[in-house]
Amino acid sequence: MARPNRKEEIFKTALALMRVHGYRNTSMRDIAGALNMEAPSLYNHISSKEDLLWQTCTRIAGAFEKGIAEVNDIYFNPQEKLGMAIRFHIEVLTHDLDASYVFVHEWRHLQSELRDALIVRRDRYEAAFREILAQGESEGVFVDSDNKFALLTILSSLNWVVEWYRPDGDMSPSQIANQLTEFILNGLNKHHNYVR
Amino acid sequence: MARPNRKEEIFKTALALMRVHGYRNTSMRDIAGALNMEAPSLYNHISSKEDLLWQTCTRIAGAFEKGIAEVNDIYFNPQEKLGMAIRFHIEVLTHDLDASYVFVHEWRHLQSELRDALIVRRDRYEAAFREILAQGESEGVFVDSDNKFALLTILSSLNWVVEWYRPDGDMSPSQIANQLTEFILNGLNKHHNYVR
DNA sequence: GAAACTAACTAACAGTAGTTAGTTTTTTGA
DNA sequence: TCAAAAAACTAACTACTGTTAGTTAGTTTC
Repeated sequence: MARPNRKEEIFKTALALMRVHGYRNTSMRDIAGALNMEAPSLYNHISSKEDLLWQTCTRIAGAFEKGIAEVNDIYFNPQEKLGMAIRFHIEVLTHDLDASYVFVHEWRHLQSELRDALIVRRDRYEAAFREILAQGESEGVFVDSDNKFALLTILSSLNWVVEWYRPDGDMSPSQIANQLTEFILNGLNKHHNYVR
Repeated sequence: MARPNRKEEIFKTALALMRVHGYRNTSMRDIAGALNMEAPSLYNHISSKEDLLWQTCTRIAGAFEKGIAEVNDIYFNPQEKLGMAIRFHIEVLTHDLDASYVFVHEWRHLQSELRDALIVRRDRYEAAFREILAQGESEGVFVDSDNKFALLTILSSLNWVVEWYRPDGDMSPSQIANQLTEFILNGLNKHHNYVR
């Protein structure tokens, strides 16, 4: 039997199952079965099913926070800032796809107390992102737009990456970040003259 | 007791609950309770819980299909086509937010047979959308991009609308469609000169 | 006014959920 | 090699799941 960190194995297996079948649809017996053990044995290593979800969510949330803080520390140009924020975001999402997928989709299944704590952190993250947009506008390099709207549109295209990204696919995380940055900054129009 | 179409009331109530708590997390007793009745009574009006989900999904899928067909029938200019496709998509999503939200998030809980049927329809819808992008490229009005990538990015920002749209908010579906179209076509850059 | 229909009810079933208690086996470390 | 610790096991519990069966009260139809 494999020695190295059984707890990590449990997390890995659980998240892989939850990504496919969802949190509620993945039972402790499913997780145990995938590890050739019985469900109660899991409790020698973890404290509860919800804790699997909670620890995953805080881990990913922490990675996002670390990323945006770094961006704001290092860069000054708004375009560069935005590009790097996108890059970090994509890196977090693609680094552990099972975990990020579960984070993006299943956080709502946490009990309200924990869920609320997560919402606070998400709002803070979004505010930092929005700050970059505001800076770009005030410096005249971004179009004047509804910040909140632009932010939601940007984050949606970033987060959707968990739906289709495959580690063995033909785009690397770095390429995805490049393309997304270009798309977000320049859009689809060739001559930038669309008027509605 | 209210006469008019109990079945509709059940769908409406069920979808409202499922939007908040998710499909698996909403029990028949929850739905019944919200209607001041007992769970078994629901079965005088509907055939199963899964049928609630299935009928909702096919209804929304049908609305999307109708929209894209209309666009391709009426318009010729790729920019106009894309704009109208976006407009229809947003209209479908916002018209019955509970239903679209459940559609976007919970279709995976259908049994595989039904789920597969839905995937086929989604792929067809995406192909029609991608066709518009391809036309725009070949006519030289859209930048040459990875079609599949551009499509995913566009659809993600459209679908994310169900996360934040509120009927009593300060943007109408039509305004959302306008802003999204502009954002997708022109991006964020003021002078369209970003190079990575 | 009897028959049929509608829509609610109670009781209950078979299955599954997460988890605990208590016990046994396996591994570790001196 | 032997005691301690870690990690597995079996049995079981309580709670809840979607659903069926059988029944009943109220309304509509002929």
